[in-house]
Amino acid sequence: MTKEPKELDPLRVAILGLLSIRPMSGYDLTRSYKRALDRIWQAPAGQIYPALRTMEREGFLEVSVEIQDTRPNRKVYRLSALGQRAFQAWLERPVRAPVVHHEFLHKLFVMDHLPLEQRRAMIESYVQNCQSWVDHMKLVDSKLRGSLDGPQGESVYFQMLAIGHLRNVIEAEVRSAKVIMRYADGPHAGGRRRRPRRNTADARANPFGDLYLFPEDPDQVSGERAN
Amino acid sequence: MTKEPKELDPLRVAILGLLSIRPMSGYDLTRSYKRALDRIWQAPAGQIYPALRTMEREGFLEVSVEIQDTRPNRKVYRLSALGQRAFQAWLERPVRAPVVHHEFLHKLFVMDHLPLEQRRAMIESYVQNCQSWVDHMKLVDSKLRGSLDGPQGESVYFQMLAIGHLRNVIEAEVRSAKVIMRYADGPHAGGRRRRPRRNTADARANPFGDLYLFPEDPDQVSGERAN
DNA sequence: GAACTCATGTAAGGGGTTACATGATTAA
DNA sequence: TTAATCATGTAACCCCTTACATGAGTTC
Repeated sequence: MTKEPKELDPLRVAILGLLSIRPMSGYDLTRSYKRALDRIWQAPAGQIYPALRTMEREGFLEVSVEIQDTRPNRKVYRLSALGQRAFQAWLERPVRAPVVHHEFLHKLFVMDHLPLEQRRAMIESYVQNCQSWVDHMKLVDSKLRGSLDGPQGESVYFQMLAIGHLRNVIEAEVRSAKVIMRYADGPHAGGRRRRPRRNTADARANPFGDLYLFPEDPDQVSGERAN
Repeated sequence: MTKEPKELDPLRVAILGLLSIRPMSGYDLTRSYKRALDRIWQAPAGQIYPALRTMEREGFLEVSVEIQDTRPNRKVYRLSALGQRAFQAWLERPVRAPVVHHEFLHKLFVMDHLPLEQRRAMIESYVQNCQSWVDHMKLVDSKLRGSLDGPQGESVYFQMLAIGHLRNVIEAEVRSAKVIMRYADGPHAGGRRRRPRRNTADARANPFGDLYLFPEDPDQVSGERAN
């Protein structure tokens, strides 16, 4: 019997996903990545070309060579039946939790080692960073929007959903970082803190009055049901 | 002259950061990771022990052996002066943009290959997943809160800020995913779509009426200033 | 002439993941 | 007696990043 295809790594799945939209060459793929997925997924050419050949050897892809005389020939890849099935199987598997390599979080975690002014600068620059990211996504969004009525409209629609989700999340980063800014001066309850004043008893019990942007349940922070 | 210390990789920085709170053994470090940073940063023992020895060889750390008779001896590591400086230098460098390996986003991107019912199930399970993550963070939060008045209160305060930020972001994931759910049936403007009805002209121009949760600027989606 | 695009690749090195190995003690 | 905790490690493998190589055409 044929060997069970081992679980696909992220790069392979990404390639299957992009080829499921339309057949493409390795070069097309690198450009796809750059355009839409830049900043969340970078797959340099040095990784894509070997992956394509391997996946063809394994039967996930089929190739045909497009001969061009004025330019180098193109090797155009498309999904095989096996590739289709593998992709579908991946789609139907439960979603894995996002893995975040989040330097900002890490710096927040140990921010007591920075003087106050540098804390502020750090947070501020992060906010700017995220905001420029959001701007970039707005651009991608408006470009995609133009193709909504085109032949691949269905696919574009869901690409826009994904971009929209990412944008929502990054915008939440910005809002949260701005709230964090108000707490950056540390736990010493100095005189001219910028914390919103509530009743004093409440402030003692919960020093992070409005850190959580959208509390669903007023008991969430003080309650310790488990354990 | 001594060789310029090459840029620290994330694992090393994480180790420096945790040791800056207090001296610890490799075993302590793995437990620290599990407790607070589980799900955002997993550093298995097989990576930590070699890293510790390397970093000691390179002069970032100092070791002392704690001899125990009833249990195996502990090698307790602490920051050297060089380690202190390297850590400080990292803190002062500008924050890198977060790198997200986000399977949900990826599946959204190509979700047109799934039948509607499975799209719904996928999104729903992701929401649940994130919500249980938030619950976990509430637990961590309440545990940390107990140490706020302890000897490491200053450090704990900023750890809580970091956890709080992460929680805000994950909660945004949940809210955004719920909005996405309403668009999961695709671009075909069927009769019983659950989109909120606005005036029809607007709906044609912007099919994602309330996708963006917190618009700051009403022109953001239709305007295409650049290019 | 210099720089950029199209188009495909190779090679080196580093980091992360997983599994395995050891060995004593303590709790179910 | 079985499993779990404490405590440290090794080794294999895979993936990813970066840099380099080629070479024709096209644009400034």
